Amino acid sequence: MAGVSIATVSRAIHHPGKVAETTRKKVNAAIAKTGFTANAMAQSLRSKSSKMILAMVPDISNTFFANILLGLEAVATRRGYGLLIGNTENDPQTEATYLTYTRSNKADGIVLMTGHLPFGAAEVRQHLPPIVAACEEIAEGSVPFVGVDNQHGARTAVRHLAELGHRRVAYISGPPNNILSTERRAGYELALRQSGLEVDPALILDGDFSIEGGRLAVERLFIRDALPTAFFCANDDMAIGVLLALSQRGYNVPGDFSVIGFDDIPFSSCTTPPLTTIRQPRRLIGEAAMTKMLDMVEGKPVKAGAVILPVELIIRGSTGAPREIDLRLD
Amino acid sequence: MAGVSIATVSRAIHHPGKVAETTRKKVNAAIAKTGFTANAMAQSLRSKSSKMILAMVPDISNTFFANILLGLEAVATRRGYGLLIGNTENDPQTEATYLTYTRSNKADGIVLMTGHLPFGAAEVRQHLPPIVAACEEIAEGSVPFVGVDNQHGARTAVRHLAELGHRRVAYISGPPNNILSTERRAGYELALRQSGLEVDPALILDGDFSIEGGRLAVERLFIRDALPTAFFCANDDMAIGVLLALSQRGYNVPGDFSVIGFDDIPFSSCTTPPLTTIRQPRRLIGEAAMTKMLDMVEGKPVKAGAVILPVELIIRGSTGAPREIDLRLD
DNA sequence: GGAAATTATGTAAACGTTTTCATTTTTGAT
DNA sequence: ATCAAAAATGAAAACGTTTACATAATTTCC
Repeated sequence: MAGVSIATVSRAIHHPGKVAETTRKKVNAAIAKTGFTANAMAQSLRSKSSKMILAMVPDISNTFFANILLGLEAVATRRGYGLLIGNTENDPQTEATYLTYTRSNKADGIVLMTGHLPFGAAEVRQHLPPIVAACEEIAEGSVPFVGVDNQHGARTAVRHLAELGHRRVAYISGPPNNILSTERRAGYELALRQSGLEVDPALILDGDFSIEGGRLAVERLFIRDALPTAFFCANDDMAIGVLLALSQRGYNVPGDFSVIGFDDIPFSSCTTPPLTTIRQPRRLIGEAAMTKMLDMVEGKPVKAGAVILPVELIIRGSTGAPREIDLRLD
Repeated sequence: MAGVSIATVSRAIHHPGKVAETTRKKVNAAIAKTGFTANAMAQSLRSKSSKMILAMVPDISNTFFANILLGLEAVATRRGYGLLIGNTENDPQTEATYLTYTRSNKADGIVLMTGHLPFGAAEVRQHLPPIVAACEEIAEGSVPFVGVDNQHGARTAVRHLAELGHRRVAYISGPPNNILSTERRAGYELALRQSGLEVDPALILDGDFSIEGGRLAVERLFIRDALPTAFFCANDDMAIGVLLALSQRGYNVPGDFSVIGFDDIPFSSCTTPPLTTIRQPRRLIGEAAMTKMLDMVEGKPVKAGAVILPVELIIRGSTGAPREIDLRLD
């Protein structure tokens, strides 16, 4: 090292004001020459902060989450933090493992996209780390939330169908207990009632947010006799499945049936016909969630309560007026 | 603490054999009661290993990479490591920042999916961390590689078209300097020659691996007069773009044109018609890459050279025999 | 020019582990 | 019972920082 104490080096780096101009230069020169890089582990040990945020997500390969991650990563790096990803597949064991990341100081906070507190969080409730929920609000406790107004989005979607003249609209739900499923269903029912239509339980089917789930829902509907003229799907993947099933059965969209999704994933504009949907500002959600997270971690004043970002109805080719004649199918 | 020295606790945890049955039980009881969790930062500081692997990728939201990440994450957690993600957007500055993660001991190694060494790697060449390249081989240096035989995959794709009877096959490339572009092009040309067809430079167009890029390539082709009867696209996204452009112009696939992609991303089976493509075992690539990485990090003997996983031709609906009559379009 | 105030630097403790080495306890053979 | 060998434990150093405190150097002001 070049002529100065180890404490001074630390100060030269972190509190340049506290150190004389000349010595600071000497220090910087030495750093440049030796290629010195501070040992982050020692820093973390001393400062009790790892400058890492853990994102827990059920499935990284899901385009929807991937886009949120993009937003999370962007503001994390901008503010000098790193992003750790935890792919949980909703496995309690995995969740519990990742939860220990904060207890062991590997991460300073957790952004949850799983819709529930990680397994094992109950026991340690008192010393829970900073947590923010993105996309899926968390029922238990009062975890800060960043996302959209799902009920409002669903209402917009269904109102759009009603305005086109549809009177029988099916709702293809996600998993029954999922909060997104229920909120969007509430919006669906509200829009129906506001349009003077009645809610027919036979037109409400559980799915699982997957393409295959959408497909199956259509098959189940066709087995019964009461058909809708339009489908409101709780997410785009299922809407795509519906589109596929319909086209396979030889129907035309939007001629025979209208289909609307939720999320506006990138591929939505590439289906045949392109999918009408409710767009969520995914990247913004990620950015807002990470901003809130880091504010909490750094002890900045963070306003309590949820951050609700606006959704947008994207009208493409999969919705249109229903046929005049009521379809009767064998 | 319950009756025993701090050193013994450490041993009870990491070397249970070195500690007496009875004391081990006491220690475990105390751990359970206090909810003790070891401080990972102190462990890393002491052991000089953070048990973290950094994955550098140009774009997490790209389905292709997201699936690789899934594989990486799976074996990382299985072996007690965490996955850090670095979204670089090919920005040298960002790459350089992430490179310091290993120098500062935040990560033990780097899995590169960027196709090139991170910016700044040249200067520190001597003390480069363990690196493995996934998907895109790295030209400079001799970085262990895990991926597929792109040339072979391309050859398989184009041979499939040739066997269907196509004599004029266009190649929609990725960015010109990209290694995937050039390897797949080599396979394309080889298959052509092996089928007794000649390579027409007018049928080779640069794209950018995006849907829009595929679309534009079609437009550019239609401006000229020499049309192909089939399109081999360097990835599925561009193939989807081609499909879209073709359908927009009113053509039928595979009636008027055949289209084949590369990768087999999840949506490939959802296009109209479903896309014929070359499947890469993405998850396996991720798993193999992480396995190699951790073996390197842990000093296990790792066989040098590349791990090449097999690709598979997935025949769906977008390829068929060409029309007998040569199309002449205005 | 000297005391007081200010600024710059150095010293050393602390963060929580792991591990070497030394010491104590146990075991087993005589 | 005794002693040697083996097994279990403890003491303390080390990992590389940051920071409170003490000290040294500089400036300011009369």
